[in-house]
Amino acid sequence: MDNTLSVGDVARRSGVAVSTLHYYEEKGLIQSLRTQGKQRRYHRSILRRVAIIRIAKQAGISLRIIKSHLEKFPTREVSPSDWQQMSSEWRAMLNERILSLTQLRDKLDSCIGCGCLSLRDCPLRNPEDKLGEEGPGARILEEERQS
Amino acid sequence: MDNTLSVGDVARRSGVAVSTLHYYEEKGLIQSLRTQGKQRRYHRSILRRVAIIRIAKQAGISLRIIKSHLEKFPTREVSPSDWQQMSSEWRAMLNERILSLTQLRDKLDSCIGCGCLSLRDCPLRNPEDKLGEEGPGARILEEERQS
DNA sequence: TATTGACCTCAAGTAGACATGAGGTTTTAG
DNA sequence: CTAAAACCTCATGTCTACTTGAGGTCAATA
Repeated sequence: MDNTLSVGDVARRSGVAVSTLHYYEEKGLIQSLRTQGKQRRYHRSILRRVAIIRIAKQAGISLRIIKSHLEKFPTREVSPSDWQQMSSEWRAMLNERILSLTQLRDKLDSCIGCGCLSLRDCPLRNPEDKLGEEGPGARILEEERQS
Repeated sequence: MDNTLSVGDVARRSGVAVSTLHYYEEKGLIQSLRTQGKQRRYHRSILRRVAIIRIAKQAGISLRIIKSHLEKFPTREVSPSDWQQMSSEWRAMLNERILSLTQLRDKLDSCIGCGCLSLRDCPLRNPEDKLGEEGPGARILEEERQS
């Protein structure tokens, strides 16, 4: 009980499996100290770190991305400017995803009784068959490409 | 040019690879008609469907989930009540994710100059070492489990 | 001190989401 | 009509994010 946590402790308290913690360590998302017998010991701050990883993952962010952001999150020392930068990057990415989801949700909301997303060229709402003209307003989603 | 689209057309216009379209079809997310020669032909509405899939995926929603929602989205006939149900389910899930991301973002914002997420038990802001007491307010994230 | 439960490493397996390639068929443009 | 481009199926490969298992070590407690 020297104020550190074993893998088992962290697993129980964070809700992730021991194997997952090993994996995260291998991938560089978390770190551990070791006892003489090579067993992992963690600082309590690991719990927050794991919580962040879980939330971000659940939000669909890959471990690679999470790692790249967490790397600017050292366990001990951190400069305010480091923090500022990291924080704003996370924010930007999160905002982008939030926006994307919100748009999707609203897009879905905007269709009233058919299976299409546009009132414009929906076969149900367009019984005279005015399709095939590729008018504007129908491609908002299609052209939403990204790098 | 009989008003249908080939896989290549769909690939070009939707921005996903042909192999991906094959895969989506195999997994039941999209359907196709076939020519005598067994080649796929799609109705134009495929473009929206694929757009939805892409957006949802980008938002971190699995194909399994997307499929389960799209299944209530038949190409031709759809009842208003079907739509209502699907729409509200998507909404609920999207709202959940949006909330999750927003919380994560705000959590990150709430820390000022250290690597922890809580002002409460941050080693930098808590130099007198009042740790190890497991007081309330420090476990919001940790206890955020779910099925 | 002995033993049992927790840990360790390393290799291999799994599931989701595609990409690639082989070998062959269909379409379409000249 | 013919040749190239586009398709087809089916098998296999890849990457991510883990899980499982074998074989062995550590540590806490009775």
